[in-house]
Amino acid sequence: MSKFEQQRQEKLARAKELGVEPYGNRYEGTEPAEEIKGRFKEDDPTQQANCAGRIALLRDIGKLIFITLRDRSGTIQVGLSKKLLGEQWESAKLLDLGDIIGASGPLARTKTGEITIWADHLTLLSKCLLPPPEKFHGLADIDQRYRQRYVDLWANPQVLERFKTRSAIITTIRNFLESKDFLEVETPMMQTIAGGAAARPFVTHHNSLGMDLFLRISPELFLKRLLVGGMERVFEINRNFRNEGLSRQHNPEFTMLEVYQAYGDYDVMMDLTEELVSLCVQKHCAGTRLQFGEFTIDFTRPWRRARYADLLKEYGGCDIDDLKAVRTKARQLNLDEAEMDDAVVVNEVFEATVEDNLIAPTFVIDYPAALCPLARRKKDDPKFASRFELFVARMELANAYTELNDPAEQYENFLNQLRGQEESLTKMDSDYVTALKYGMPPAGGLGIGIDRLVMVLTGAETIRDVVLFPLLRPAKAQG
RNA sequence: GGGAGUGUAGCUCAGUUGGCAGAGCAACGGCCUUUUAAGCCGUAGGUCCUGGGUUCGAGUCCCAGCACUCUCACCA
Repeated sequence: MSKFEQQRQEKLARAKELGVEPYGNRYEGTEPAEEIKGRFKEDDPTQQANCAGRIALLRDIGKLIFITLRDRSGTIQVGLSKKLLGEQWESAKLLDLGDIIGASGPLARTKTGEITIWADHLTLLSKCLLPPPEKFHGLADIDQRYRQRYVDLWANPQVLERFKTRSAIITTIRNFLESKDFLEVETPMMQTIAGGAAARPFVTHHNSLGMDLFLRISPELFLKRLLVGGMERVFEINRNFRNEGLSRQHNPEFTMLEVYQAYGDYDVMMDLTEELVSLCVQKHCAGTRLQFGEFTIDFTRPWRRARYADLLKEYGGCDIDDLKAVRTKARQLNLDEAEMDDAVVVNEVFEATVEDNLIAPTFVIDYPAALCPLARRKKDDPKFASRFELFVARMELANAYTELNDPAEQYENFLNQLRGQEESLTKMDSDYVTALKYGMPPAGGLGIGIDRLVMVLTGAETIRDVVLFPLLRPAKAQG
């Protein structure tokens, strides 16, 4: 036990001797700190208030103690005096930074104008036994911030603020979709075939069934089964898991919104996406121009819609049909193009030349069909699929298409996909093909990466700042 | 996995050319009834990430390892 902890244990023992119960029970009748300040009336000397929270700052000036109490809403000052507290004064002198207390009493301004609860009753609700972070700089060590998010959240108020916004954004999304008659559902996260995306899955094992299972990389194929079943408008907001490297934009588990609308197509989903994200910007951001790192992103509608092939020409300088030119460009970019399929080379060049230029919200539309095994080809130009991705600040924020509902074509696409697979992690999802044979209504489908959306809307440049407990290596064994 | 950077008191950070280990905050003791990162006086607090090496002498230089950050790769 550290010296610091010992000192606080001793204080706790002294408080117990004074009859203080250091770990309190239910504490009722409180109001959020900011609401108390909001309802304060200047000319009413009879006001009372009761607030619970953590001691963020403490100024002991002898026979008076001023405390900055922090709760979920913000802060309020609590004033302690020997005169008002009486018998409790002695135990009040034992309070430390970080303790959780409840304080009630008259509400009044101090000489310097701070609205203050002058406590005539004080309750210790939980003793803080470990040293709190530095009160001005907060907790800065990045590793410790993520490992001990419970400290980060109260030591750095803007962290709590950001996660409150994340929660509010998700509520906005739910309300928006429910208002449009979409039904929220939950589909399996443990799957026998990890389909719906091109990514390596995590493998786990079911003991009594004696079989391996995959954590899902996407809910897509299950949600579309629901379209077959007659759930014409569904959505799911939940975790996907992909076994890949970590980066500023990638956490192995991440939250995805997927939406399916029967009788729609990708144009419908494009409008839906623009409407939904704009609503989030309007409700949760200061304006339509947001700062994100070095970029200022303008969300003013309508957003740019540009064809994949046109962007390739604009930024990559080559014609999508001129494969020689594309491969030449690939070599210029130091891409190892010799072993790649045509479609893959095209996409590598696209990623290397185009994506860094997509700062303002941009719908990239009509992807090469070979890259889209679950999307419907365009009738007038079958080399391309009715698919779009939304890019903001160089990040892929959304992915959507007109769903392929032809079982024969879907079966062919699955076969082609399997052909390229060396690791046989992906299997033919023949049940999904069976489902399509029963008939799936034509539909538009959409996926939005919630973490990335929250990043953009709250100005967080790393996904770890919008995930409460991002994946880390386990800490070394230690208290 | 490759490259670059960081690691010093509970926290935030200095530390010169290789020459006694430092500050602010927090803590402990004292003074203070209107403070706002309260103030003033005093005290205590260190495996300088770990292990080797060079040197009379290493927080500082060299080698190896560990952790974290950034970046590239894997990955839509």
